[in-house]
Amino acid sequence: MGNKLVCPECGSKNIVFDRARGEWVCRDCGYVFDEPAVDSGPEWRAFDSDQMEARARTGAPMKETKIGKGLTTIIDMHNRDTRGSQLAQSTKAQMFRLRKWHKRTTVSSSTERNLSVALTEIKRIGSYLNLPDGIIEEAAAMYRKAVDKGLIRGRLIEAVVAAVIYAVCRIYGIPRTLDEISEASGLSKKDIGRTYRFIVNELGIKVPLTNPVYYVPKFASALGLSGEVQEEAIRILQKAIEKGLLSGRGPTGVAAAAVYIAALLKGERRTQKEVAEVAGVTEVTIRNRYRELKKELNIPVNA
DNA sequence: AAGACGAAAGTGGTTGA
DNA sequence: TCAACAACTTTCGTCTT
Repeated sequence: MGNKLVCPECGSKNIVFDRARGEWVCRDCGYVFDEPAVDSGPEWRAFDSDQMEARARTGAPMKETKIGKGLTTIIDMHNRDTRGSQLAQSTKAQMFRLRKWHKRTTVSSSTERNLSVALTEIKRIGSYLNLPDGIIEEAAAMYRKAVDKGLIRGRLIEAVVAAVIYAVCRIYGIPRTLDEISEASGLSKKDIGRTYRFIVNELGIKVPLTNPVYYVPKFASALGLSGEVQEEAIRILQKAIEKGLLSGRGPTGVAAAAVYIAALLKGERRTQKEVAEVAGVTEVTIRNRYRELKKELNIPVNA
């Protein structure tokens, strides 16, 4: 299930959406699409689940890869009864299944149906996040385990899918943040996180801490930095790891700071704002990590 | 004028009683 | 269950390039 957009310049199907610019961009040749320049993500931010309920008007982002672009659902997504009250969790799950039945009326047994829905969703999110096939297979396998243990009951299939993908990405060192998975799945970070912890506990899976090194190539390429800078950033991170500088710190922030410093050292300066943007953290966080790294590792920056 | 820096106050999530 | 706590964000003022 690939993206249906094809680059008119080079014919590549490797088209990604640049959220910051609001454009579709060809990964291979850099071609920028005129249309559709519509951000499929929310234009608002939700700071808690109540705000999310109040502000969300749509479900998952509209995708070319979804049958009917994901808009075939007849039952609305608001999870409220006729008086406008919230539905109970169990009823929500029931409504969810009803929606699925609308889409897939042909599948037979309940676990079959569950798996079929889940696998479709795994593939959809996987392709949305550009995950390799192996990861998708692993996610599917883990999902099956969860089904076998009866962990899905009472839970949104999509939440379990998102949680499983997040876990597999971390295990295999494919840098995907909760934010990205949240965006791809249309679920809140809170829901995914909660389900993730539950699944990991119940399945007895050990998930290593995210190594900031994994984020370096991603950030560096998003900023158009050379391989030299990447190597330097990784060297910095390794020293930081040895010094135990990372405990409790968000891996993206540390990685962003390391990339920032490495770019400075190699004379490929990027502004803190630019780095902050691709890393999904604020300038302040980069500054804090930057200060710590500079101090603890005695890095001679500008001078 | 733009970027870098840091202080202060506020947020959501985790932890331990 | 609740309060303390750490990490991070937002906002804002000042300094540097």
